[in-house]
Amino acid sequence: MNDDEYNLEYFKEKEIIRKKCDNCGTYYWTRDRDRKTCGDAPCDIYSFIGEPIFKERSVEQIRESFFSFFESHGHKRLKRYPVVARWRDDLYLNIASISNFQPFVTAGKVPPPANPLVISQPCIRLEDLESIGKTGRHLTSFEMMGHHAFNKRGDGGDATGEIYWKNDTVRYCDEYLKQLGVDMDGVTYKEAPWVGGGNAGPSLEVITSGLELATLVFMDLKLSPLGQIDIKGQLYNKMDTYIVDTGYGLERFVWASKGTPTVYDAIFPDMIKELINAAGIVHPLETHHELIMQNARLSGAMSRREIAKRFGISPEELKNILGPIESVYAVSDHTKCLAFMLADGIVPSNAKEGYLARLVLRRAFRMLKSLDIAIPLEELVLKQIKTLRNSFPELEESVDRIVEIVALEKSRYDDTLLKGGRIVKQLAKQSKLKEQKIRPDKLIELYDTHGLPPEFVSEVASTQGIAVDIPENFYSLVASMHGEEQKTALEPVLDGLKEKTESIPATLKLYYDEPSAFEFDAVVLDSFDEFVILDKTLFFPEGGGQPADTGSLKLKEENKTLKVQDVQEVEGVILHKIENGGGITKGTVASGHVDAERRIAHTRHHSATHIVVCAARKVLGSHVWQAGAQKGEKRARIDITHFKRISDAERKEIELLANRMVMEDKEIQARFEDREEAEQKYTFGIYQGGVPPGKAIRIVRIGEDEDVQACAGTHCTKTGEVGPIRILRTERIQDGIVRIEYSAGEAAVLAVQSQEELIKVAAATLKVPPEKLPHTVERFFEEWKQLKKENERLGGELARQEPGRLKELVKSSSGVDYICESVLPTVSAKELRNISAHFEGEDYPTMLIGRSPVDSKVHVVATVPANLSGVINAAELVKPVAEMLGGSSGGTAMFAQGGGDKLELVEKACEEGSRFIEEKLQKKQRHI
RNA sequence: GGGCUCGUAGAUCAGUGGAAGAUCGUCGCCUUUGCGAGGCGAAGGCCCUGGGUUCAAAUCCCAGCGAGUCCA
Repeated sequence: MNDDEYNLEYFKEKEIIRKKCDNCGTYYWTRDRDRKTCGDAPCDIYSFIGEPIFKERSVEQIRESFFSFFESHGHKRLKRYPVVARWRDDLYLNIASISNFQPFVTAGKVPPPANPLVISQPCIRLEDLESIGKTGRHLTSFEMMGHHAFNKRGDGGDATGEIYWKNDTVRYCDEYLKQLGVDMDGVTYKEAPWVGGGNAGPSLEVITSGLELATLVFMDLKLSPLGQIDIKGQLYNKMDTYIVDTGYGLERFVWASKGTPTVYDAIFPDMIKELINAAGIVHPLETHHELIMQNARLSGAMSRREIAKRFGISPEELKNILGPIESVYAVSDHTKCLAFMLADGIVPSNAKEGYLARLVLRRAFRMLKSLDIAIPLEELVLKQIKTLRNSFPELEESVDRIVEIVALEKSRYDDTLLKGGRIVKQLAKQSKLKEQKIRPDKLIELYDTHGLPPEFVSEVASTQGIAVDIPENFYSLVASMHGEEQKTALEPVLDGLKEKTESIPATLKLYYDEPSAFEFDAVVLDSFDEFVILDKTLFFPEGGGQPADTGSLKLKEENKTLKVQDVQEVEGVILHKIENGGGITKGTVASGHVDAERRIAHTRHHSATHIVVCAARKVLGSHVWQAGAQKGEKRARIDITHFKRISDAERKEIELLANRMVMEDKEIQARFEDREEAEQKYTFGIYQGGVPPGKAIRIVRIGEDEDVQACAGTHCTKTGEVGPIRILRTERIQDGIVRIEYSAGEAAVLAVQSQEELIKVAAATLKVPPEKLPHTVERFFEEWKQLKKENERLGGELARQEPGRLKELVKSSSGVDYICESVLPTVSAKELRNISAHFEGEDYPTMLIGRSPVDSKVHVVATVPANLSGVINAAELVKPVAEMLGGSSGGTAMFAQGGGDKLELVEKACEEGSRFIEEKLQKKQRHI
């Protein structure tokens, strides 16, 4: 990146000069001519610990001072966005204030809600989860205060659309810091090119006393394969927009104003006090004051090992002193993070953002346990909400749900550990037998498939007297194991069509204005591959889970009818896919005919989807969020976030509420509204089905705004048109997400009828009226079990009698008795074995052959007593017999079985068996 | 979205292609003044469901249902 990017007028004006850090070699700007280092850790230590940079202020005071400073400089104050980035498909959590405006605002496709603006955005970052509590500065949830200006280049690439850019941004920063009372001679501006989320630009890190307080990013580049500017091996190009993206760390300002050893001490003093009391420990600040203060100053600059060395103690000792308080810090942090996550509607799960919530929950459970604190986690989360409620009153709305979710997660985690404990004990026993340790690969397996952290395995194993070596790099080993999985991102076919459709004007969408029309006339604008593009159309393209319309296009002049198979939309242009190719002359007049039945079914199911989601939210709670949907002609389904399975009672309630909404015949209004206004008026809840691009978005409202969603699908005009709604089934497709399948309209009637049919057929078979079905089926099942047992008992009886008959048929050869017979009349393999079992005590060999009663198979079982081992091998005896019968066999020298399917050869097989036995016996006699 | 693991007696689990088991719990008898405990014995299984392979499947393969877990 060009050095010139940082050569600001403002720096010149204030005599701020550029220097190179003696330690790390990066360039920075400073007022202090004698300065040697850039000011950032590890080049400088945290000198503000114990010596605050400015007058003590609370979180609320800093936030308000920031807001009012920028308001007085023409910025509009914005409310926070949710911490779940529902409007993004590339992020689960909101990681920065600029995330709120990506991708559409930053790309210039949607105007910003205000310009310039100021916001304090709660963010969540879990990348450094392991460091939380240890480094003293990492937080999972923090507020990023930012002022943003969205600048647009004029047509000539000039600055006509500029709000402000680098100079004013740095000036604001300087003035704000000065106003707080920061010594400006100690402030450095470090040059640090910024890259992230497909964008890049020069950036300045604002640092004082070793602490980075803010980052001023000048975002003016976007990732592009043919770009001119190379940053870290990636190519970038200038954007049409250039954006001031600043991030001021609210918690860091508070920390700097208090000079406490850690940021946690600065922002969670009450929580820390409560946890320390509950754990029955003392804050090491009281017992090891100097060590704690020094450690805090140095922790940004050196490793723990080095710090321990400096104090002349072992790393273990340092760990013992710091360990408990670090857990206290982490719990303080995690509870706040959870308060935001859960209040903003994340449902813990084993996938997606829900998994991230579970990760934090389980870490918190673990640490509470290690501290021996009995306070339920949900109470601590509620405590956080109480301290946050002045700034974020909305957090209080969902406390009931939060309590339920956290308690439920706790019991699930306990179950996992209980089960895990048993697995580890079992494993430890086995390892003990083999005199082995539990190997690292086994540890990884336990973590990966059973969620057992290595510390837990070690703890349990040690109770069994088994040592466990935990590799230092355990989690990176786990990560590297998963690293091998490769994602093959499939390029959507439609992307290739973008170039071809670019020059074509957007198709006029008739289906919104004329929802009940199915015939139209249009002109062919273009046709290539298998596609036809018209100037206007009634054909609805696939989108939002609603399948494309089908139908036909009639070309009047050529007297030809084309079948429309599929309809897709590419950036406003609608492509009709035609059976057997396109190649239609431009300008041809065509009359379209949409398959009305199919469309009406889709429309009903689409409106039904909104109704069902609305009903589900009423029954299950406000956290219910649509996680996917698919509509069809016969049925539709939605996946929603919920932390439990839907019970039968809940399913019935949802069905009832949905049908009530139908019967009340509410109006369904659909119209395009301004995006910003819609977001403000209806909240982000409108993005259940995804986030559409563009300034104007289509809003679908049911009744008195009972349900409001951004939706591009076709809808009925009144809920009554949807017809009956029938929930067919509910299914838990993964933890935290349940699927509801339902039919609407005629399809619902048909579904009910076919369900009725099932019952009728079943009832008819049993010759009982349908209402007796449950009772009768249960009776039949019981009887069937009894009969099965009876049958087995009788089989045993036979097995007791048949041997008596067989013993009459004993033959003798070379002075040894043997039996080789077929069993009467038919017998199952199991019964044959039972009969055979009666000869186990005898001192002569047997071979029994039986016809199976069910299939046309023959079974053979042979036994050989111990006194003849070495003479006759049962397995060898059965083998030729089974082969003769067209099958094969197996078994041990004393007991073998086999079979085949040549029923007619049973007698011959008996002879073959006898011959084999006699031969062996004769051979034995010769040896004697 | 992807990976891995698991579904066997009321509970917890063994059983990797040839005869469904263990432990706890339940019930009965014995021992004991009684309780606890012990001894002897018994009941209790659609081996998750449906296909397939095989002479033979709890076991192997495929699909489904249910549960757990890790990662993006």
